[in-house]
Amino acid sequence: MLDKSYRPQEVEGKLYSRWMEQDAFACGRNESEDAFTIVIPPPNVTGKLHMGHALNNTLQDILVRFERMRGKDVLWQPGTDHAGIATQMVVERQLAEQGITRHDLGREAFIEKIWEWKEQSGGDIMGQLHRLGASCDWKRERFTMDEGLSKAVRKVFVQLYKEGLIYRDKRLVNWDPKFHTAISDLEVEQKEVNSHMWHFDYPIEGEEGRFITVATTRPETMLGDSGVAVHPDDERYKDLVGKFVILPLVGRRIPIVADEYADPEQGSGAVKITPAHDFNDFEVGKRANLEVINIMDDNACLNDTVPEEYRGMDRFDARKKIIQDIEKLGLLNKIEDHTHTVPYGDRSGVVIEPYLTDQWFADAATMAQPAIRAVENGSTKFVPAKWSNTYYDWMRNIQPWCISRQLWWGHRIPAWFGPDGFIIVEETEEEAKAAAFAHYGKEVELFRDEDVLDTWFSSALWPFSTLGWPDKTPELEKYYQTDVLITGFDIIFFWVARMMMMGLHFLEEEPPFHTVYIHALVRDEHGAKMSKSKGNVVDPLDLVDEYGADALRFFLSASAAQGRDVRLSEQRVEGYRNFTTKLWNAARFCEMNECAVTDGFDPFATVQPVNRWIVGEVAKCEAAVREALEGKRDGYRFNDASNAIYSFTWNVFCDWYLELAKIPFLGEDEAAKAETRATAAWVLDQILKILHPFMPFITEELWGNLGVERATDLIIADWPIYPENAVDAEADSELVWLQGLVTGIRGVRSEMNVPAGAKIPLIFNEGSDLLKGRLDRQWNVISRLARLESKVTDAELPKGSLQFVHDGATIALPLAGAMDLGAEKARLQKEIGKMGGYMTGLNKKLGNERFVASAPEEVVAGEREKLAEAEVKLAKLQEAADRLSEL
RNA sequence: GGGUGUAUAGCUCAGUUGGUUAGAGCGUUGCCUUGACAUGGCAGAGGUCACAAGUUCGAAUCUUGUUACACCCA
Repeated sequence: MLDKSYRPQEVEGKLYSRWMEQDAFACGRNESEDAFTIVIPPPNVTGKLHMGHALNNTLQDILVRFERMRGKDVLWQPGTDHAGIATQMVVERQLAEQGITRHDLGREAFIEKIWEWKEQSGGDIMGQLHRLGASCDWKRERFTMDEGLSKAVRKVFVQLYKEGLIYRDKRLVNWDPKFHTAISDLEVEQKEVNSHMWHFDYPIEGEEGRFITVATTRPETMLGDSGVAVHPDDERYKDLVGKFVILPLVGRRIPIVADEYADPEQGSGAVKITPAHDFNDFEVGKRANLEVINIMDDNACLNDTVPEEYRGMDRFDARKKIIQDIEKLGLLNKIEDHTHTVPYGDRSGVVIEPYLTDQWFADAATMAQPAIRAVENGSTKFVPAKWSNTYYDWMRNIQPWCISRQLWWGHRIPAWFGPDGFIIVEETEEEAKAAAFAHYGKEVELFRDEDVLDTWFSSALWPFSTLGWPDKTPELEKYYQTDVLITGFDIIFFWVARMMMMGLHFLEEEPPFHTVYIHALVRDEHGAKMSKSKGNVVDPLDLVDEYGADALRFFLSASAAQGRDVRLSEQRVEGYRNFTTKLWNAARFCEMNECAVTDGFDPFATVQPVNRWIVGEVAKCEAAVREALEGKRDGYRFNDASNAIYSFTWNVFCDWYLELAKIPFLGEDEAAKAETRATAAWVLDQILKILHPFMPFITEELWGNLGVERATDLIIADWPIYPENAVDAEADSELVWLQGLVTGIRGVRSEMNVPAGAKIPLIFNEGSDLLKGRLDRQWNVISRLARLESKVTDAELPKGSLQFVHDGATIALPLAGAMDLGAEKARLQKEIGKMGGYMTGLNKKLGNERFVASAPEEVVAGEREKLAEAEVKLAKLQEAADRLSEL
């Protein structure tokens, strides 16, 4: 016997271990040719599970469990990425507690420390996914720094280099002065800052007393100025173009050049040009052939190219001093308040410096072309489709991708330099040496590049490196192309775009997935983004502890409507916990009534209308869930799928079927009882199956505890397939009628304050023979559900009856003296009024010739039918009202 | 500044190609400890579908504009 309520805490861990023990999550478990593959968006190895992960992985698990039950060979590939900066930070912080830096340890020892850390506490998040029920193939777990994946990285780098798609260049990059590394554009956060615009007067050479005023938000960079630009059409400065200014504080003679970059409307219209410290200035400098003067070091302190008194100063201290010094010279023209955007490192939080360094770049513009085409021609589809625009916009304006990082943790770039700086790129040192020998004709000393690759470089290979590429493994053969990538919009650029480029380039132009499902952001209950600084972060595991993993999963799935963010509502999670209780109790009820799965029972060959009906309802529900999860139409619709099984279970099975089943259960018709028991047990099994992808734990627990020997655990049981003609129209119509009748009687009873317990008689008039037949057949049920004591058909109506019209029949409930005549009259009048309004609308529509002429026939016919029914109903209501008035 | 969304019941949201008397959950009101379940049951109230114009026989749904909010990019 099942306990009185379901206790997830006692069940979830146990079931998860059992699934693991039987290798239920493993790919290759069955021989199906039909594979279904999802690669997990590898979380950062330092990461902890947050709501976004919970949503992301719940959706993946739903699809994975669904397709697994459908008999596909399912691979859900798990793993983590090595998160260059984040991981290095974590371990450096630990070292700092002991008062040492990574430099004290040296590169090798430091990397060893990181590996130690990774073994101990890295990848906690993978364990946290167990709590959610994620059925990843854990034996295949991968890490971007694994040997196999590193081999893939080396191969890709070397090949792209040799194809000219990776090159070394000296360019301005986003420099993080805290971490001493280049970072990508995407890792830079632009923030609005209230600051100032400083106007400096630069003296014109050879024209005593004449100045040109330049405006800047970054005074400290003036030490690196190598020109002043004005707009070619700017009349104010036309005569100055070609002349020189003497740069104050420095004394350098720098040219005034014409360039359209100078905006006559902005500031003074003249702009100082610092090619080494501003992306726009760099371009201007190139056009005008200006000197590129780097005035900073790795820490963003001023270097030796500046006058002595500024050397070694921090950039912000230097700013203050320069403003003072300019003012002392009488060259500070004015200071204006000014709001502008300042780049910050998203990890370090410090102001990013445009900095001139040697870096490795990938030719993203070239690699983007096939990736753009793949989405244009539909080889890869975004769901919701609007995200393809975001993807296009970025891909069509893509910048060279800076792939080198000045870190220690990551894939070291397989490039060596010869004594004269000649670059050799090979997968191994041996090959590099051989190449060097071939180049130099003798053995020379080689220096390996110190830098590592951007973490996203290895993540970009994830869909095939995890399958064993570059080796031609059976897994690669079977599971690539993967099916759907489920991820958040925030990494479309970081990751999705890059996987597309790499997959298309290295896997014979086959994109890594046919569908990219972009899910929403999980916000707090007020709609604000969750963030540590706001303190509104909700830990999904707390919710799992309190309500069970199934409730949280179901909440996330039911909330995952395309294109809309998810607002976390603990109340709703609680509501889905209540749903698990409801299901549990329904199962208990079945158990108490000896409903057992019966050998040889054919659910589609039952006799009782109620059973024929519910079986059809099961089929409708399954179709709705399946279509929503197959994703063939309108992408994946998790909320529709969730709602379909939810309302079937609660509103159809529990609210109606089980209530209806109580009659045969309590009755003496043994055949009906047996059939209903078998049907109820069967329906419950179908619910467990259909619900399993969403609520794996409670369904598995029930599956195993209903007193039946099961061939397999539910997780690998077969998804149901029903016959085409599962819905019996006649039974369907009968039960819909029955429910309408019962609801109608309950309604008037309640409205007219008939005591809930009172049993009253029923008079059923003017009903067709079909309806009378149903009334007879279903009388036991109807009388119980509507609390009726007797029935007569086509009888004289006693004075003082409650009356309503249902499906062409007049239903009367005689209450004799017990009823409030006035209230009943008012109620009927209200009904009549409502009907009248409804019919006015219909009449107007049907009276409109153009409607009749241009609307599709079935629509017109439908409206006519509605009107005819309404007319009958109105007439009967009117009669009912008249009868009351006669009193 | 450019772009993309969103606006439907008190709250949170569904509403698939234009044809419903516009739905759900929560909340709320009344009744009910009826033999699975009070983490429950039954019944009800509650909406000018942001605003304006247009297309159409017909608009929550399509178009344009306005307003508000959100996000992305510069």
